[in-house]
Amino acid sequence: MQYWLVKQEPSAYSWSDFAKEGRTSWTGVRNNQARLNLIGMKRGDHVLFYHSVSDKAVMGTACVSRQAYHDPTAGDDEKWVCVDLVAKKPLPFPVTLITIKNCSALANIALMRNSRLSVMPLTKPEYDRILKLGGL
DNA sequence: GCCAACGTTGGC
DNA sequence: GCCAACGTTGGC
Repeated sequence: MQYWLVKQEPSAYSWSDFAKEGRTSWTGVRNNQARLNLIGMKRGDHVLFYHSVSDKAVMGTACVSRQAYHDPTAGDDEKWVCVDLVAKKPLPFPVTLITIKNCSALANIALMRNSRLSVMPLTKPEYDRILKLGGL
């Protein structure tokens, strides 16, 4: 079982959009490091959903329902992949970037080191810590 | 193969 | 709105 964090601008696709639909295909990733992380995702892995830009907070949890397959939005370019995600629970208290920065146990997550990466792995302790900070 | 120029992302 | 960080492109 692995743990991940995915990032999206809420103006493009928000947690509330995701929660309403219940599931989504995580398409449009066009960065190689993020692509490799998508390929590493297995069905049932735990995922956190982060709002970049305006909210800058982890909003809720999800899980992987289908592992990496060809991203249909990439046309004939076979390189790019997507996964399917199912929405789970909203965090009672969204965990802001400031909170994450102030937590020494989360100092090494990729969000801190490379703010532009849109799909990143977490360790189980990091994942658990964010859930706890979020009130789950 | 190097690197300057450019475009994009995202925090502030 | 600005700018730092990063990735990509293209001239040489």
